[in-house]
Amino acid sequence: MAYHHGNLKQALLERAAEVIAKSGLEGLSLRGLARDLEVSHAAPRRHFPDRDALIASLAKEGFRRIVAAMNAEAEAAGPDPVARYRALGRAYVRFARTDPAFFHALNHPQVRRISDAELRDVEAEWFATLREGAAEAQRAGWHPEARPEALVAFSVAGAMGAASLLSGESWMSYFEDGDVEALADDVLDLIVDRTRTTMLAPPGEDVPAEDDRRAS
Amino acid sequence: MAYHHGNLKQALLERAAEVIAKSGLEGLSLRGLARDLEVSHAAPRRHFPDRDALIASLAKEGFRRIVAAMNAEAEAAGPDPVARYRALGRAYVRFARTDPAFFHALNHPQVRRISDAELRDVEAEWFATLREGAAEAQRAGWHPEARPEALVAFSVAGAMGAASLLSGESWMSYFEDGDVEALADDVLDLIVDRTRTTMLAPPGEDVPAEDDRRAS
DNA sequence: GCCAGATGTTGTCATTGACAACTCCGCCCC
DNA sequence: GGGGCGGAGTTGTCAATGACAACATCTGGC
Repeated sequence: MAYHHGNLKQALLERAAEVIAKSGLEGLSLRGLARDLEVSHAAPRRHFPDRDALIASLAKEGFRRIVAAMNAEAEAAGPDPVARYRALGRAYVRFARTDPAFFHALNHPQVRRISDAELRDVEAEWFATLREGAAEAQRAGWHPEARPEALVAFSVAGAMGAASLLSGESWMSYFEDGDVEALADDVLDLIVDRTRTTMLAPPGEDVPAEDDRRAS
Repeated sequence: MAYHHGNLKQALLERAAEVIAKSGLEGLSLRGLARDLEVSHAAPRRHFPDRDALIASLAKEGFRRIVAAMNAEAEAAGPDPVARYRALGRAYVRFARTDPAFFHALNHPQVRRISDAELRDVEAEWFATLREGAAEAQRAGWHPEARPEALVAFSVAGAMGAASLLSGESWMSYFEDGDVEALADDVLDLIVDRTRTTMLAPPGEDVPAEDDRRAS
């Protein structure tokens, strides 16, 4: 038990997440992790061939959690496609605000450059989730005039932009308003813009009850 | 002239921009630059105390160019505040698409972390430009119902998101559409959304001619 | 012409990622 | 139950890098 750590791989990933939260991706070094976990400097290599592999592993985990959170929030939002679509964005922004450093690490240029098939798969899954949400919202009457591709691009851009802007301190200092939560909600409202649906939802966030769907 | 390079500082900045365009910010090393310019490895230090200082210098230049481009495009857009506002976004996205690597470097976490007073000043100037544009557009009737702060956040998020998404290959591969230019325009249309102005502009992108300004 | 400061150079150090060779440990299989 | 095999960790090393110090060289102003 002195020689074998026992669960080094998991420990590395966990410690890496801590380091990123404190010092960002640039502060992450394999040797630093090894020191923190009191193993030799080359021990991490047994589990990750190089630094990028560790980062990719972390990023995959992150994207999976994001997609899961988005789907869960959409599920909780009920049947209205526009409400579900908005929930996707809300979950994304919430994730970014919960762990800003980790979120920024996921969108770090160095991560975007890693050529890891699995990583790109989960990324694609994230994109597809948003794309689906936008498509269904449109089918439900949201922005009927827009080109679907443009609507997807708008959605992704809005989500990424809002999440980047509203997470972390660097941009938030430009806003006097201390209530980031409310700001995030208002930004999402501007993105989703319920007035742009042909069939207007009832005022407020209310959505027809399940039983009424067939009747409409 | 063998000993003194003559214009090393400028040469470093120019070469650095090239390296970034080819290999990204992570590929930028002081020693690499020194090699490229055939000076000794410590020569750059005479002009930039450390790597961050060089990057900050480059970033300041970049932000200044962005702000200039945005202002120029707004000026060219004529008197209509909403058209001017849209022009700000268009210029920003165009800049990002013209030199993706450089643009991404400007928003690189490592740059956002540099504590350089001047750098933060130009950043603030960029933000203020967009804020002003949004405020004037709102005064002209765009999204009259929205909280100004929320509208600013929406604008910044939209601009950053659209620029990030539409520049570089990494995200564009998700779109079948080959015409990025058109996609960018459509996204900007969704952001600006002229139907959300109380006083609707004439159909199309037309704007009253300069001479008509006093008459209106 | 000379000297002071700006500009470059050489030398060095600590840190890091990557790799190789070696060691230790547990577990499977006979 | 013991041999060996493979996974897990270790030490050692190398090249690249940023940062720094001490030294060399040029250049412009007096």
